[in-house]
Amino acid sequence: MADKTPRTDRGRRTLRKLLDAAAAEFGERGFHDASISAITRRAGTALGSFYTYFDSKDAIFRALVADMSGRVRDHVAPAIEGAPDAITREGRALAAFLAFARDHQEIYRIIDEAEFVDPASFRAHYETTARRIAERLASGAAAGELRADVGEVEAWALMGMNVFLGLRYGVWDTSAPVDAIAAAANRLIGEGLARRD
Amino acid sequence: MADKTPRTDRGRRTLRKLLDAAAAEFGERGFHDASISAITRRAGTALGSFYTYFDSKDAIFRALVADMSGRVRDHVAPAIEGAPDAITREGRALAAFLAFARDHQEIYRIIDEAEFVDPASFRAHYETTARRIAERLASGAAAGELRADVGEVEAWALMGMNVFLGLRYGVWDTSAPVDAIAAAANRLIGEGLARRD
Amino acid sequence: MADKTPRTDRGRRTLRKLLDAAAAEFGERGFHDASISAITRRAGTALGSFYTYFDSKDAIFRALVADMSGRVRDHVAPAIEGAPDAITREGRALAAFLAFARDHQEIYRIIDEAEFVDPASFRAHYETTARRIAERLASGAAAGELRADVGEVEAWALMGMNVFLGLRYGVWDTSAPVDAIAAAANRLIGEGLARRD
Amino acid sequence: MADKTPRTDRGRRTLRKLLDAAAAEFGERGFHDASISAITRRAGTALGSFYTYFDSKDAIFRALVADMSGRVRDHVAPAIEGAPDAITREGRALAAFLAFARDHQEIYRIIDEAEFVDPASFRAHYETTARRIAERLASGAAAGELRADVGEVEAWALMGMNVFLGLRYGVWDTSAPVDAIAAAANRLIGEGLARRD
DNA sequence: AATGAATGAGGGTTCATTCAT
DNA sequence: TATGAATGAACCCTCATTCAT
Repeated sequence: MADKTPRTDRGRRTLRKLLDAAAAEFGERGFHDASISAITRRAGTALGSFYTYFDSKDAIFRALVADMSGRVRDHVAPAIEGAPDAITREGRALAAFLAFARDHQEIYRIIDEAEFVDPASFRAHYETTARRIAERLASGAAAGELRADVGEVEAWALMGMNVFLGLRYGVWDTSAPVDAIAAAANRLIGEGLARRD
Repeated sequence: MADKTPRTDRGRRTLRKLLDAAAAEFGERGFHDASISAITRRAGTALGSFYTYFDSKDAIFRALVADMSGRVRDHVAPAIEGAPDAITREGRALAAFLAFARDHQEIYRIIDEAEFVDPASFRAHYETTARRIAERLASGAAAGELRADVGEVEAWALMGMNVFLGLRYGVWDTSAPVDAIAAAANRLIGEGLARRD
Repeated sequence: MADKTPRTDRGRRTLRKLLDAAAAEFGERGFHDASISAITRRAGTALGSFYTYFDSKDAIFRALVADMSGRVRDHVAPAIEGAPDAITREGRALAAFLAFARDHQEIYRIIDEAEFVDPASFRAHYETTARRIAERLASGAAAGELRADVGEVEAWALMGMNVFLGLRYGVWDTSAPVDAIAAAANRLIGEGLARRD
Repeated sequence: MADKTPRTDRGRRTLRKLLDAAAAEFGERGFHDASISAITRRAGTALGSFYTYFDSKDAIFRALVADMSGRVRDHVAPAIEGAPDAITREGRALAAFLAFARDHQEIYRIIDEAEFVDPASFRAHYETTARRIAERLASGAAAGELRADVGEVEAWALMGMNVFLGLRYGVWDTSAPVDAIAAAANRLIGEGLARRD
């Protein structure tokens, strides 16, 4: 319908304030317990102003999921540039993700809740992430560093590892050093768990 | 608080009907869109009967998470009995879990939503599951089949793999054969992704 | 409809337990916050048994108002027998009522709430009480102890005094000695408040 | 807690409509049988608008008790200004109160029901009123018109008289002329009931 | 008579969204 | 654009009463 893109600077500022307030509110309370009026209260704007920038509660949540998804990517990407090999690259990806989760604990509540609020965003986030991992693995295989048969299954497996290690050591308990976690995961990815004589 | 345990057979039957109806309703609609009246409609009881057995919508959800958690365990346990070695055992656990997820797709919506509805249940479910995996790994290490340093990190990593493979291949797309997935995961767990000679 | 009078001794005991439990429950919680199930729980009977003895929640409340009304009367009546004169008689009536209120604080919550639950009982209670007072005053006038023109207005005025002094000094604050209150009231009734030379 | 004070004129008008509607509804039906939706229907506002101005059904009731209490005071105060002496002053207070009760019969249902809905308001109303009467009596004593020992007991006694005469002759039966009632009460207050040769 | 499960109407409250200024 | 009042659908929960055993 209406074009919600702000035309003025003041508008852009208001939009930004709303997004930040929403991230905090959804992160603290979850989607259903969060209220538009609490978001505008945090943002310091009038309730009605919300609808100048978003069509609905769902719409701002969707925008937030995309935003968060992009921020993880933007945080991980530089961390894995120039990794010496494919295995090390995945270890660095995990370490970067863990660090991000520690700084933005709301990411879990927001992305996980998308499963219920906006399943399409949820699925898109994980399918995109998995594709990115699969591409890295493929290029590792092409470089002869990984087995030639690595594919989608391995990508999803790695993603699952990352997500759960992020929850366990990035959100629930942040006392363990990130590097120790990453090193253990790295060895699992690289050589597996079986004992080698 | 109040003792909601049925004293008669009729009561026990009603309680069971309510739990089954709730599993279906929460699975299809999610916690917030599910309504007590829809649950009792499915169960074929009066609205008020719900409160004879549960104190609140939250209470039945909590009961359901515990129930689901127990059912996964009960389904996986026999499948891994008598596995020839620790690596195979984990492959079979994954295969059994995938099969369970295909038959009970509501498990994801219910357990995942616990993160928001009842965080304590959510955390309890995953911590219990991780502990179980860690114990299996430890016994594999004791048997000399696994590296001696496997521990909590590896358990959470395996759990994450299982959960995401279950989502991808057990719920979202069930066309791939379970065994192929399990085999790939098995190789990852056993020997890692690095190319060997 | 059904005859609710108990035929057996066991029945009579149950009925008594229900009435006592109801007095306590209505007194503590008020009519609307009291629940039948709480009454039966106090009485130690099953919920369903309530309806063996009373047709409804209103019915037991009505029974209780009548009971209370009768108990006040039965407590006051002997106290005023043989009073030397009409003024003293009213003073003793007040003192007896105050003492009763101190021992049965629930009387206010029960009789006052009848104004809302069962206006007919409420009105009946006060009209009966006023008539009783009016008769005492009339006999005092006939005996030449009181002015000849005392009538209904004076009876209602005395009743109002008693009720409010009972609330103030019988329920809300029981530290003042009953006799002092009664003496002050007595003097007001007897000779008024105006200063006499 | 939350600031429910209207910021606009439109808001102030809505608030007033709600209060008036609530007075009528509570007066006719009593607190428990009154419903918020009936109040908003009377007020001609949407159901939700109620919660723009009041936090709960209890809150508007509490507001109403304070309002009523203030209106009685504001109606009686001018009527007793310039009374020639303390006894006459009390007679006029009663007459003014009787007249007010005839015009605002809902006052009894509202204030009496506060005993159950909001005991603090109930007690506050009567303690305030009694204090006001006690002060008038004290000033009458200081002026040498009343006995020097009049105090709290007499104030509560007079208040009880007024309340019950107001109920009997202001609400239940309005056929008797106000002045006749007041005159009789006046004589009781002034000189008591004992016969004077 | 006693028991306790079953029934369902009813109402308070929330809050996303719309509207008037 | 901004403001904040207005709207009303939706739903959880209570509990008096009935019923089957």
